[in-house]
Amino acid sequence: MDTIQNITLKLTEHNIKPSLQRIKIYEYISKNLIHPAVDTIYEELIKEIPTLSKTTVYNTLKLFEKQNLIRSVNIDETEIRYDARKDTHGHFICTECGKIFDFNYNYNKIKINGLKEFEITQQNFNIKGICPECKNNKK
Amino acid sequence: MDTIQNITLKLTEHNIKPSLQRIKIYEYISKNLIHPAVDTIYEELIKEIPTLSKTTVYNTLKLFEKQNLIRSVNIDETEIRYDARKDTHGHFICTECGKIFDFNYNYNKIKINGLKEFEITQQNFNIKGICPECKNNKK
DNA sequence: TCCATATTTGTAATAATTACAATTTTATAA
DNA sequence: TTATAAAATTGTAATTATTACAAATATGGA
Repeated sequence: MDTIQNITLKLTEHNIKPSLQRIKIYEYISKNLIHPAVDTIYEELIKEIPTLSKTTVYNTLKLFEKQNLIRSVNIDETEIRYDARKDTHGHFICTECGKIFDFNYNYNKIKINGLKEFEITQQNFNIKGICPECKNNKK
Repeated sequence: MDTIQNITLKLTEHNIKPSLQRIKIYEYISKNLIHPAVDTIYEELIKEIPTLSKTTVYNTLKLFEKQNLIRSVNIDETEIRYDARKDTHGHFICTECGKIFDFNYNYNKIKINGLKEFEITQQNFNIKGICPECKNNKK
């Protein structure tokens, strides 16, 4: 469970000082696995922290990503989305409703040609298309 | 070869009327497989077409993508890149030098869980890391 | 040639992100 | 406890990619 205590510990483990803002931002991302954009996070948290600045959200997310606590998902052309899931998985975005779905894939089975000697630090597997629900609505 | 005649034909096949601007923009992307951004394309072509407008470049690339002639690559956080290659391949971006490298992968061999009933129209497999050259320079 | 339509152009607007300086908070040592 | 330095947060202004839109230009058919 992601209790406040656990979040504090997790931040500390990643060399991030656990301020209220940081705890709340991480809590939101880890409890809402909807790959939120900066603005979504900001709009939700301003309700709890009325003095919150959007710059803080930007700074904090950058810090989290640098410290390898979260990852950014650039599946949306207009804004960066964030994800607290750290295991290897891809993202499907529905071009009708805009919803993002996670999918699992087996990275080891992919035969990648042309990447010998390349050091991999991050991977994004993004697929676009139409989700089952929107497909049904179209009929 | 991508002669002007071939480009004209290719545009026509994709239901795109071959204007000078369109031909030149497609020629640039297909001859320079560097995944150029809008600005790069514009800066190069303004030399040949002094009246060229950046809006035209934007409009044209959007049209090309809609007509399935090229694909967009959202590997760069700040700007959209474009690619004339249509076969399945992924992109590796070096976080040191910013260069983008193509790699091949076998999509059919990937075991994807959670995408039954999803209609796939586009896929982007992006990997970030350090290229061999930059790795050597760091030592 | 004339006219309708498509394309291109230029400018202004929009929106995500960053820069930066001021303010506030936190941690520490006297 | 108090003074002080460092870190974090905030708010505003600047930057930049992209889009909206209307005017100008080019194209093709009657």
